[in-house]
Amino acid sequence: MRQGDSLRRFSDTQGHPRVAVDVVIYTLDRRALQCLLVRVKEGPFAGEWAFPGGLVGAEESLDQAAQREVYERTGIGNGYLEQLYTFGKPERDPATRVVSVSYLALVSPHGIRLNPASKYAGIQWRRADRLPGLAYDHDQVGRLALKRIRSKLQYTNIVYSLLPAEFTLGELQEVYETILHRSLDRRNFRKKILALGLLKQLRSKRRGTHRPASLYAFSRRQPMIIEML
Amino acid sequence: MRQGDSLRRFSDTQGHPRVAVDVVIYTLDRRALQCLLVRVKEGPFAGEWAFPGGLVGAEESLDQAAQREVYERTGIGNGYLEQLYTFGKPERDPATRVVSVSYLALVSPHGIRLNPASKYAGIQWRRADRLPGLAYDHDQVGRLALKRIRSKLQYTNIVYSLLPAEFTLGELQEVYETILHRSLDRRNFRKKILALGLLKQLRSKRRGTHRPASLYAFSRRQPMIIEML
DNA sequence: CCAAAAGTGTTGGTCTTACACCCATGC
DNA sequence: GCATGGGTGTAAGACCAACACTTTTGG
Repeated sequence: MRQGDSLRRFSDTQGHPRVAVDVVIYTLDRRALQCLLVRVKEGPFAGEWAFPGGLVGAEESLDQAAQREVYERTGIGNGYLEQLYTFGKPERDPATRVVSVSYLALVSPHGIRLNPASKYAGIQWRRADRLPGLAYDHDQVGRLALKRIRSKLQYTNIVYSLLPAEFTLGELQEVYETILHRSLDRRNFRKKILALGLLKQLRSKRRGTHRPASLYAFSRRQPMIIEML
Repeated sequence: MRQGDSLRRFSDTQGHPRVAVDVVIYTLDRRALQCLLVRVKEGPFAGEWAFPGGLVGAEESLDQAAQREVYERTGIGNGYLEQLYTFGKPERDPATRVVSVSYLALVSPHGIRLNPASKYAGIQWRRADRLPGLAYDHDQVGRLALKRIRSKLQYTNIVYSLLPAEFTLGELQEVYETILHRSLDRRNFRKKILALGLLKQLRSKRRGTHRPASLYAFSRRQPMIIEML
């Protein structure tokens, strides 16, 4: 890195990097895992798409900053949230040095109210497995987030945060197949998932155009580590 | 948090937190997993023990800062290094706001030259499973690091970074038993580890007071993901 | 010849995977 | 009555855990 860059880039922060969070917010829609992108309004990446994020407030923890970002963009305040990784190469943002703590968030598809505010030039859901090239180092962030959710789906119960309170086993299986991108044997899936004892069977049934399916709910809607698949 | 605190605490950074790395450096000694502690010299935690760390330089990546810290303290420049987690609660350091990116490092016991420099009031190895209370939020960092290395030992080959170039299967098994804190069946261990094909058997033998043992070496000394146990 | 670590296979149990038919409902 | 998803059991193979005796060396 040339000395001139260094002087320009840090003059506004006295040599201290700024600290930001960036959040990969996933939800389910149209039988696919979707993630939220915003269009950058200013700076060298203006016009490009990126994950939403922003500077961490002076009195805010990192988790709070991430949660606030999820809330401001989607209106969801109780989703699953997990720190992913911290990116800090000096040149990752050409404008000023920014160390970015990335987060993975899962929000239930119901009750989302998208809001770009004035901060961004646009906002949209995009299929997580077909993202366009993104600003900053967000391509890397997106790959990491996808790897993490796929892996974590298999040994935790976090899928609860993508589902409504009541669901059928078929719906649950569909969520797994959607995210993992492979099909699962129905009988084995039911055996396994019921053996875990994380679900309680409800009285009621879902009536559709076919045979009614028994409804289930998670007995505990908190993150737990357990072999799901 | 009171407003007075806030003004005092951020006056020196204009509202921007400082960014530091803290490194949990592990090695093996006296048949136990040891980690490196330094004695804090200044500030509210002066006199207490903590993991070594420091501010990230203006032109340094986070990884570079962590690696530099490992090198400055131990003289080892080629160990295993992995980012752990980023801690950023506003109150974690009462003096100024510091966001700390924690790292896990593994260094081979051979060739270590401890160096507290003038930065610290002391430096020592302590058993990783018997740490005293530490400064800042480093108790939490230590617990996380221990969990991570134990878990990662089982599905990666990173143990190579704690071993010399040549070793016997007995020595390798001892490393696993030491870190995981449980004993392993010798026959099963050998079967499994050899089946992975990560080791090459050397011509030479280690001669001791007993039957000579065949020496082995890792065929690739780079981090790989693979089920070890 | 004794102590100490090295080396070596088999078996039973458990877990995982693959697989096919009938059921209940809405239209 | 037919189309659609719901519901169920079994058998074969893979994997894992438990287990004991012989070998080689140094002292």
